[in-house]
Amino acid sequence: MFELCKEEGHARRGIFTSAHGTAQTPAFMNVGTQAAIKGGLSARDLKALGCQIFLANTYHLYLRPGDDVIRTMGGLHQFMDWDGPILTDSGGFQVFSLSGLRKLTEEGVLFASHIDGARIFLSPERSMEIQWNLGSDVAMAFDECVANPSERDYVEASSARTVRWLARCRQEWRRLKNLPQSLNPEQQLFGINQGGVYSDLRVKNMREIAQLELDGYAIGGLAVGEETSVMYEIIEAVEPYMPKKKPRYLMGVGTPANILEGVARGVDLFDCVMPARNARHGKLFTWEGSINIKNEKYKLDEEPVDKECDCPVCRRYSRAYLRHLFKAGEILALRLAVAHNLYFYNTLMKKIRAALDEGTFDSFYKRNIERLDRKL
RNA sequence: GGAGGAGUUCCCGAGUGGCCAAAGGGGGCAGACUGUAAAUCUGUUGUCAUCGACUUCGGUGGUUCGAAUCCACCCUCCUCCA
Repeated sequence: MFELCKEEGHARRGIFTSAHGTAQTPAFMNVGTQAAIKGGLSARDLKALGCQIFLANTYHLYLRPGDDVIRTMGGLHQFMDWDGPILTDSGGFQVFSLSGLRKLTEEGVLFASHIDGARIFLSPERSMEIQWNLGSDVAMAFDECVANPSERDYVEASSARTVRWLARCRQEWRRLKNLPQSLNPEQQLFGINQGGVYSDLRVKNMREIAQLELDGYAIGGLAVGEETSVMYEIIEAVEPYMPKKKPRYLMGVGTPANILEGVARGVDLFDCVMPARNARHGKLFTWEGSINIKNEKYKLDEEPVDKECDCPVCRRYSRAYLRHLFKAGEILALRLAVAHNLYFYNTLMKKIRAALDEGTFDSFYKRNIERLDRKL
């Protein structure tokens, strides 16, 4: 369920509701692929960092520990001790990221497991069944995330297939959620727009899937090789055809500036591995731009990572200490860095929402868009 | 006192006449990362510099067209025997 509260230009302020509570939008969903935030944070830790929605992955949890295990353990919420909304990605991104390890047919995708090479078959129906077993609040449709740039003919055929897959997803999802043994009878289904960098294909695809009246709509297949400016153009092209009363989710995006640009173009939900992965690699986000905490210039720096930040890390530790932890290979380095970056992203969203509430999003955008993307 | 062995670029360590400014690690310095096969990957690490030039393999001499590599002596360290 989604309530659109306020608009400023294309930007939207809303409330997303699931079986496990609400989330204020625009929102960033924190990615914990294997039901864990890499870097050593528990789901409980995320609460303190302002996280509203947790994102986990169908392919990875199917392989390990297995959706049957998670179902037996009471579902994903109970398994990982997270009582808020959970969105599960369908495995469609792995069709892209593990493209060397799979074969794609109309029926579905045969993977050679990246762990042991075992044959794994994912189809729209299997993906739905796995996500049903996980008990997530939002199931994503099983799609093919196509690399950019790809040949127009291929993209056209692929996105048409993804639409056929979406119809199959919807049918199976409906069947499953009405079963009496459903872990989450209120599970929602989001469809995914594809079409590569071709605006007309994107629009055609969006018009088709909008008719299926799903619970939400995602734009997929972006930030996978194309120029950032192209990504923005695609969002602008598709946005008019996205249902106004449904949440809109820009998958896998992105940098703080990407998110601000996305909000300005009418997106409600985002997710990205970037804050967590970059943190693990020593790249930390600040309101003046990103810094590489491992750089020699921070050796004797007594300042916190970000003077404007009031996260638990910035309140207590110096850049010099964080740099030391990284150079020494301490696990604490990862924990602290990830905590800071996730807090930063969630705070960015909080500030965006506050600006929308006050009707000052435009000036917030202008004040921050340049400095957020700087590299210091 | 005697007998062996060893000293290589920041560190460890390969290299036993030219293809060696010298493998490979480590460390250092920097970069990448966008629905996570990522606590990963890439570049760089003698000096000056555009090809290229110059100085370097414990020290000093020597052999040779050419030496980290061969010879002589010296210095330092390790093991064993007195």
